[in-house]
Amino acid sequence: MMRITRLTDYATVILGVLATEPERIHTAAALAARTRIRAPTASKLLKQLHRAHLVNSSRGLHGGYQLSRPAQDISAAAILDALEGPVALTDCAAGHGQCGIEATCRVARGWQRLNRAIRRSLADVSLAQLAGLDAIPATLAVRAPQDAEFERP
Amino acid sequence: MMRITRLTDYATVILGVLATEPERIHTAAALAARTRIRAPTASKLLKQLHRAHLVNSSRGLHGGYQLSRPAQDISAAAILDALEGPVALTDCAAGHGQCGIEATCRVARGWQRLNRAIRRSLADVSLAQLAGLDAIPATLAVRAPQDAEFERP
DNA sequence: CCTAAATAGTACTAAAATGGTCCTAATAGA
DNA sequence: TCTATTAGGACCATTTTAGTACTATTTAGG
Repeated sequence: MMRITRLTDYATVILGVLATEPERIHTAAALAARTRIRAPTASKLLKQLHRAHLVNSSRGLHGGYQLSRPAQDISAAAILDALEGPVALTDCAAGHGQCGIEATCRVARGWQRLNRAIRRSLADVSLAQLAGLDAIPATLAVRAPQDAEFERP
Repeated sequence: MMRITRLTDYATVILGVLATEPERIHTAAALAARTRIRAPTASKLLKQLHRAHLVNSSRGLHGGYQLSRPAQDISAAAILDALEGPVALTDCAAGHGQCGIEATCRVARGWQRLNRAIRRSLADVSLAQLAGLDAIPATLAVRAPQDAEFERP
C-alpha cells in the first residue's frame, strides 16, 4: 500500500502540537493527553524524535519537550528519516547484495529515480505546512527543468 | 522506511521483460528463469497482474502472458495499485474510522496532500521509463501551477 | 539531602504483514 | 485423451510493527 507507519503518523501529530506552541515546554504526558495517543507510545516517539534532534528535551522537574527549530525548518523527509530511516522504495535502493536478481534487473535505476522524486516532494513540505500552520504557498512538486529525472543522457 | 514490497519490485522486473518483447507470449516458467525470480513466486505475481488487467493470459499448451497494452501506457501507479492497493500514506488517507485520534489530528489533511503529490509522480512514470526502454524525456515532477497543493485557500 | 517529576535506554511480547510454497481445478492444443 | 499451461486458494514461516514494562538518570525544590 505504500504507506508510512502509524507510529510515524503519530509522531507528526505530536510534532504538530509542539509546532502550535513552540515557546512552551510540553511533557510527554500532556502531549499524550492532548493527542489521545497512549502515554507510553508518545513517550517512545518523543525519545526517537529527540535522538534525531527534531525536539529538545529537558529532564527533571518541569522538564519536557520543545521543537528544536522552527516548524518551517523541519521537513516531512526529516520526520520520516527520524522514525523509519531514509526513504528507500526498493531493497536495492537501500543497500546492496540483498536482492539476488540484480544481474537481470533493468528497473532498479527507474525505481531509484522515482525514489529521489518522492524524496524531494517530502523534503519540500515542512511541518508547518503539514500541520496547516503555514500559509506560504509551497512549491511542492513544482520543479526546475534540470531536475527532470527521466530524461536520458 | 517508506518502501514498496519486494513482490512489487519483482513484478516490475517481470513486466520489464514483457515490455522488451511485447509481441511474444512468455510462460511463467520462462519469465522466472530469465529474471531469477523463483517460479511459484513469479506465477503468483503474474496472476495478480492478470487480475489487474495489466497482462493478458492464455491457458493451455503454448499459453502464457503478454502485456495488455503498450509499456508507455502502464504507469508505476497502476503497478502499485495492482499489487498493493491504492497508495495511502496514512491510515486516515485510506478511509475508515480506524484512527482514533482524528478529532485531535491536524496533520491528516497535510498527509493526504502529500499522498496526492506522490501519487502523481507515480502516475507520471511509465513502465517503459522504469525499464529504461523509453527515451522520451518525462515531465516527472514538473507540475503546472494549478497543482500547487500546499497553497491554502 | 531527600523526594517527586520528569526523560533515557533497553528488553520483551503480541499481533499483523510479508514472502513464499503447495495443492487442486480449469483450459486448450496436439 | 494426454500434457503443458494458467487460476485460485489454503497454508506456513519469518519479519516487521505496535505496544508494554522495567530500570536508570536528571533536576527543582522543600
